[in-house]
Amino acid sequence: MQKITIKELAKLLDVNPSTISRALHDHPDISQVLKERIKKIAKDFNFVPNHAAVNLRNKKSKLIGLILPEISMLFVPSIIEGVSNYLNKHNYNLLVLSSYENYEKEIENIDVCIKSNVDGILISLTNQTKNVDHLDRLNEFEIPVVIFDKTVEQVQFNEVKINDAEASKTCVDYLVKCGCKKIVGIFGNKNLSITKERAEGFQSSLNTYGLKPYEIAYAENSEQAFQQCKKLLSKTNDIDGIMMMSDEIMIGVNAALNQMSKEEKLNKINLVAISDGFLPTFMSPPIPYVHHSGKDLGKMSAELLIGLVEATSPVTAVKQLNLGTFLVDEF
Amino acid sequence: MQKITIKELAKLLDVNPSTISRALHDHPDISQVLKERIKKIAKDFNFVPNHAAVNLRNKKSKLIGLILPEISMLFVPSIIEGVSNYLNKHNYNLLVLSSYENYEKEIENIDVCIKSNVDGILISLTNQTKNVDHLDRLNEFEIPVVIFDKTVEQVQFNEVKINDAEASKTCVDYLVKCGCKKIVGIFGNKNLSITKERAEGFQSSLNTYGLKPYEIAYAENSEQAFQQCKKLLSKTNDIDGIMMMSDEIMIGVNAALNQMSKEEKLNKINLVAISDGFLPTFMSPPIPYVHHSGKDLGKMSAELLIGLVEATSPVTAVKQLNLGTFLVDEF
DNA sequence: CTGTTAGCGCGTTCAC
DNA sequence: GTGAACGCGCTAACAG
Repeated sequence: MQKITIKELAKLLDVNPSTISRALHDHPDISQVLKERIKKIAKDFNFVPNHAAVNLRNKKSKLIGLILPEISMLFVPSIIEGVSNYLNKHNYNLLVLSSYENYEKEIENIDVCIKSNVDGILISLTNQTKNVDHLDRLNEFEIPVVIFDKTVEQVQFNEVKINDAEASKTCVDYLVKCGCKKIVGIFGNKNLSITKERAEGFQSSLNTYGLKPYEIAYAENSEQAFQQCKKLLSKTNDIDGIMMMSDEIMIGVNAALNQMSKEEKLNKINLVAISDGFLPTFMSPPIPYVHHSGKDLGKMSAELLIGLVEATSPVTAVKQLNLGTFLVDEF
Repeated sequence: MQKITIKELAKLLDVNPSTISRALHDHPDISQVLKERIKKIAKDFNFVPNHAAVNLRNKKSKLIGLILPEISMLFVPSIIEGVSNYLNKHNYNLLVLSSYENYEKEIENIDVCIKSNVDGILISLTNQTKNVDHLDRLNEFEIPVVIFDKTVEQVQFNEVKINDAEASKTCVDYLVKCGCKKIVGIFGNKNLSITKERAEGFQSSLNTYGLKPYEIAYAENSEQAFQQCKKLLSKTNDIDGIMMMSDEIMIGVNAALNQMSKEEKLNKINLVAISDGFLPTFMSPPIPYVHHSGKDLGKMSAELLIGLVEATSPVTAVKQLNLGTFLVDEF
């Protein structure tokens, strides 16, 4: 079955192609009767507009680039879901690109986006990325950008993140409420602003309780978190609370604790993580977590971006959105 | 900076647009010198062909639909990575759709693909999908399809899967080698052919050792696997081996075992899972697994599909590809 | 209210 | 070896 075109429909009804086009777009000029006749036949013949033609005409690609630092199983899927969900609904397609935590690759990906004529870009930075100068080129092409989740400390771009300081505070509040005094925080890559902000939030929240971090460690992945945790615990055995800034870290820490508790008697340690919520419930025992939704984050970012893409006049004001979080500690 | 077009380049060099087009495509008619001059200036001016125009001309969309049963963190990300990687390299874009384990939604997604003029479809079926009649429509539109991973027992479509029977056999071999006699298998949704084939492989492999499954259980998600496992263990305490057919199941089983071992003394139980390999290494202790690569699976599927899409003459022969697996039990 | 015309950017056929 | 012209499918401007 070949796809029918406007031209063919026009011939069928013996009207002009543009009449068909207008009717299908509910143009006020077309009479109600004709409109319905046209719509009916279009439906009967299963008419579907040719995107390529529409895009050529409108000078739009209806394509959004999604540049991720890596495609890991942690957090990323829910972001993709949130983004693709929103975009599909608004008739946009998604070009998913991974930078493999490599700055050069990130630049290359931006290039791919430009070459692909994307209408806009959603980007989460690699942990090697120190600034966003490479995003400046996009201005020349008038391609709107939204940086989400992983960003660096700059203010000239539209951003969507979770409220990092607040999330850390919630973690600390929880641990303190559990009676913890010697609290360790384990965070991710130091380059990332989410790391800095969560670590700072951790520190300052402890201060409000008159406490200091017992130790702060950084780990780039689960394996490093595993090692860091083991090192910390073998150095001292009076740690009574650990905050973990991500699923990735949590997995490593959990494995380390389980392994060590089999080898020697450990004091009870209260845990809390910042997480999307699936894995913590299946740890043993389940780990309390400050919940943030990757899906919502993705949706929010997509929404902001599409707003920019479809703005009739160029938007200059920069928006920085923060997503709320909440504690989950009942299982 | 506006994007430059062929027409503008032509004006610049005072030649005809078609000359530019031909030179850029290495048409033999164009003289070597002109070709190089044209290529140079095209590069200098950062010429990028307009996809919409090319696609309109070629009647292609360069879009591939990827329909997933759900977007979970388990397995799906690596599939997306494998697929998108291959497609990007071959100048195709990806339309990611989730069916949310809902048959109606799956049909709807196929419709979206048709409306989006995709050149081909990669689909993994929902656990509600009982047959593939709804894929027949795609023939009318001459849209090639590859079913991967989750499929039903039919043979008229191109398929890419892991070698399920072999993977189960490897699991059983391992458990038997560990000395297990009373082996339980926990599998996924019964509708899926991967469930059937893995369960059958489990059973027949045990038979070759003169053993029978001690029990076979089915679970649709981690939570159910958790419950099933607890039920089994509370019924009897002489289970000595468990095979789990996926990460999803493994997570639930692992949580159940950990919880129960804290409440009462359990006999040693050997575990083995079929998995992509990230999570098992962070269980405590690490769980041996039969490794299959979602990335490879995705790549292989994409490769097969693109072969069909770009075939000059319609391909009628149906291919069924199987991906190999191997045991990982050293950590 | 409807038809005519033109052009988005590209690639191909035909002519020279 | 190169140019001219046309058409892919759609829509917006202009006419009537």
